[in-house]
Amino acid sequence: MAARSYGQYCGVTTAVELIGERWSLLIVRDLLVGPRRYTDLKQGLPRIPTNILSTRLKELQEGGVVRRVPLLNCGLVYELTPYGRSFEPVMLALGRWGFQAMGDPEDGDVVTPDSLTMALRTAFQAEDATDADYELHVGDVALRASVRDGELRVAQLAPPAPPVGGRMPEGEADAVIVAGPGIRRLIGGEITPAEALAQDVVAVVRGDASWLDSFAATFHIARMTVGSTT
Amino acid sequence: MAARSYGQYCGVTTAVELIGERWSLLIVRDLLVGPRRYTDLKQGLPRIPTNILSTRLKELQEGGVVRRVPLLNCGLVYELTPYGRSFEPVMLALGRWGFQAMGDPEDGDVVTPDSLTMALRTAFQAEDATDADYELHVGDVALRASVRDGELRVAQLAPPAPPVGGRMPEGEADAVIVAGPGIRRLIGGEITPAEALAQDVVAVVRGDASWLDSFAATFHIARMTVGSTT
DNA sequence: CCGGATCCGAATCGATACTG
DNA sequence: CAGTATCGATTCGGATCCGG
Repeated sequence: MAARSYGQYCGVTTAVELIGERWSLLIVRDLLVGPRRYTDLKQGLPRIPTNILSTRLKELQEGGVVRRVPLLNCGLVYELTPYGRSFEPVMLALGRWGFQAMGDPEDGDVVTPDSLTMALRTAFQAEDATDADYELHVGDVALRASVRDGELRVAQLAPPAPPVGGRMPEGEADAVIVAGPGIRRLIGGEITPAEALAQDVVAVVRGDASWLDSFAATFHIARMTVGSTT
Repeated sequence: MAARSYGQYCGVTTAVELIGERWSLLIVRDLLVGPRRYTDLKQGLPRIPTNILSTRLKELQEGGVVRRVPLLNCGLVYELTPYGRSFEPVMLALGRWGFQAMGDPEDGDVVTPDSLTMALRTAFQAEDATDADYELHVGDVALRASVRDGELRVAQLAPPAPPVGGRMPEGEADAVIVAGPGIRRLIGGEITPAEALAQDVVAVVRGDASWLDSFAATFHIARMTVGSTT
């Protein structure tokens, strides 16, 4: 038996042996956004040691979760297998659960493009969604979230050097929302859009401020009390 | 910042910091079945070192996932907080995902009462369920699974020393099913109930063999190809 | 027996440096 | 760009011990 096996014949145990090592789940989270090269992953996971990153990628490949795809011209990317992609609902449920326990950011905590993208997917409520285009800025991460017919698409925008090529998703967004980490309290329903504006948690720097209402209806995670430890 | 923090402000990261340490998720899995004493957990997780068990229990308490409840007469139990209990859908989704990747058991792998109980919950399909009482034996684990009105209840039976008190859930089960680890292939839809019987993967030692059809309809995990690593 | 605490060798992780 | 090599700091695993 493998040394690190839990010694049980069980689906949960098998899952944990596949994606339960330190950093593995965050690699899968970023790959759920799209294929990534080694360097992209390293950038999106600023504190991961490079030897751990390569070890995890090898393990995930052996487990059939990730595969390595050479690019035509140069370089290569890692992408999820179909089985790896089928982890998405689990990841979203996990993100929703963890969201409830999020406090304020610690010193040094960062928000990455991929983590914010997944956070939006996590909070997306298809039933309550109305068609709209939002441009969302959190820290130096800029995203374009487009809602059409109950479907969400998120594109990552490069903050420096305004794109001169055709990278910008067709035209202007309905609203440009600039937020700090306190946006968590809006998504979590702890404060209303009006309160969020009043407390400078978010600002609508372009478009009508009422877009924040539809934003809050579209992206929402039900509040739940974290049980006391008494 | 905490040394073992991932340094990201994100729901997934928060979740992993709460339940991502080695063994933590398996402790939560067992506690989802019901409150357990320290010794119960140690028995249900045969390979966990005792210092790790107590460390994890402390961490889970600090995270608001678990709480420690003194018993009236003697001893104490650990139980999930409401927040910890809200992890159940994530656990079931994770178990379903891991189930797809389960192979044959390794040497030394065991099936515990709690893991089998959660596996039944994982595989339970309320829409396809018909009322029935099954007694299921896998290895030396014996369970009584009762389906009523699309709801599942699972009770654990003590294999030695037939219960003389009133512990036995009222009367006989409709069917007593004895299975080996190959029951995974029945639940996973790789083989039909008829094939499972023919291959001695399972046996119906009491009640009509046709109960196995309703069992297979009630407990099912859709098959999915684990992507190749090429 | 219950509920741990302590000790120690082995394995893993984290940080940095280095390479094809 | 895509890793490997190295090495000290941590953590894990196994065993033992201890107070109630």
